Amino acid sequence: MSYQSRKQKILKIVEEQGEADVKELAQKVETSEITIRRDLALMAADGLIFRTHGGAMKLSLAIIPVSFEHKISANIEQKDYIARLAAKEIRDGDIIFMDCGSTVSRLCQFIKNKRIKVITNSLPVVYELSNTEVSINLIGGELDNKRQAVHGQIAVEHIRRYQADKAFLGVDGISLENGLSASSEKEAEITTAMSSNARQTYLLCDSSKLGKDKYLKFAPLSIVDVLVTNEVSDQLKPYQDFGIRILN
Amino acid sequence: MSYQSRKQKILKIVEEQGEADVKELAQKVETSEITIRRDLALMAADGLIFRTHGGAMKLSLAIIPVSFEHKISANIEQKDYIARLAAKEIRDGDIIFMDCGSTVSRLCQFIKNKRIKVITNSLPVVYELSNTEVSINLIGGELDNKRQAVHGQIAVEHIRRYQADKAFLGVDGISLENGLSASSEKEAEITTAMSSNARQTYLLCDSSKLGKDKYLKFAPLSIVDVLVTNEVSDQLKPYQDFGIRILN
DNA sequence: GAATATTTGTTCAAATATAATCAAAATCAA
DNA sequence: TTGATTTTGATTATATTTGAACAAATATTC
Repeated sequence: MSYQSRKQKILKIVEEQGEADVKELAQKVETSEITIRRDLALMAADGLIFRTHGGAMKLSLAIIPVSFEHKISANIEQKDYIARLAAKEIRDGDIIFMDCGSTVSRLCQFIKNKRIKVITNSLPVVYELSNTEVSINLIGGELDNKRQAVHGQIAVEHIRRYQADKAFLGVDGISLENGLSASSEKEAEITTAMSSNARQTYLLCDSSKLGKDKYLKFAPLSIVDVLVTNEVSDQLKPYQDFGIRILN
Repeated sequence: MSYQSRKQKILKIVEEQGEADVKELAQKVETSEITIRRDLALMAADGLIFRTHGGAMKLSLAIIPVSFEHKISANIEQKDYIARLAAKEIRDGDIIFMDCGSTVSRLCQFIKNKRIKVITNSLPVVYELSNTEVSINLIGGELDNKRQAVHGQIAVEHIRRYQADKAFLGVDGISLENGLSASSEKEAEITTAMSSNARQTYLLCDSSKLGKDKYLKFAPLSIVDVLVTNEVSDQLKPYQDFGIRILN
């Protein structure tokens, strides 16, 4: 059987069912899986179907929802508590940086009516703040699909062109001994750049991250001006002694 | 037996069965396979059948129906037609610019499986291409809420840092006398910048925009390398004479 | 986040189809 | 009939398609 006729059969199945996996197509078209894969690759290159891992979908169904939620879903109340505290610090007219931390993105809901300019590398932040009172400056560069954020050299250069009043940043770990740490080099780079181009650096940090170290130590404690957290224990005292303002 | 009578038999078999392979035809027509091949080549050249590897298909079966799904609006269908043509021009490994034109954004659905880098200022494009095989470079700058796109000086500078293979652009009007025109200065600025930093400029332009002028004339016809359109009339001839490749 | 299971990309060899070349057969004109 | 022309078939070389095996990439599971 020729590619042409297999193509027609595959197309028909995929259009009727919406999606189909390779095994199923191989059975129905009566050929091997490898041949189906090759056909699907050709058809996808022609824009006839959307190739998925393990099969194919019709184009109209191939809208992949951004799965950012699951990361946020952990500790929502804590994050919202922190975000609310941080939002109170923002004044109309402020120019602020927001990075792609999950706590930082919870800030959006509380600032939609503020007359401020937000400079951000985070797509979820952009989506949530677009068509609000907030004016948005999007940081350009390579998009990291997993994090739904822009990273890289170009992004850092973009940040350096701006001077902001406040930076609202997230980290993966913070400790007295090792300062700020992250599990992604690219995120750390952005965080550092934002911090150094803002008059005041706010670190949004839930209790699970306090006293923790991640593999990449990227900045000393001294870059932090304000630590916003839900933690209330005297674990915070040393940070305060260090000169960091605590908001909780 | 003459070619004429074999032709009739072959045509009858292919029409009845939808498809047939060379071996089968050779048996039924009582001739050698090589003769069948020669006949099929002639018939295919005359557009009587569709030649496949190993045989032949009925033409109507070999053509992909324009739209399998419920009829979408005629306007969308036109744009999708243009977008599909444009998508076929894109090769794996290409670096392409996409602006915030409405036809341009219809391109997304057809290129999700391509291994390319897309540099764009359009949020809908980013949204539709994120989590696909396409690698995205987001142009930074001020976000225009109404257009869901990034504009301005910073954006233009961002574009200037990149050299792309192809630019896929939309306009609001194009005419022989006045070249390209737009209704937004900011969009025009982006379009111009993308065009001058791409080796080839593809203009995606439905028939309603051909021969029309909008208030802002911003670029001469000469920046266009390829005009992709659904228009088929000889209205296109002058553009072709001008040296523009027409894709329709 | 690490370990496991799937899926995919790649390479290779076998099967199949096509193209090219040339000789044989059929057709046609005198 | 003869010779020229066209068509057909056989043979060989080339190209394409296919499937198998394995390494790499990607989901999935806990």
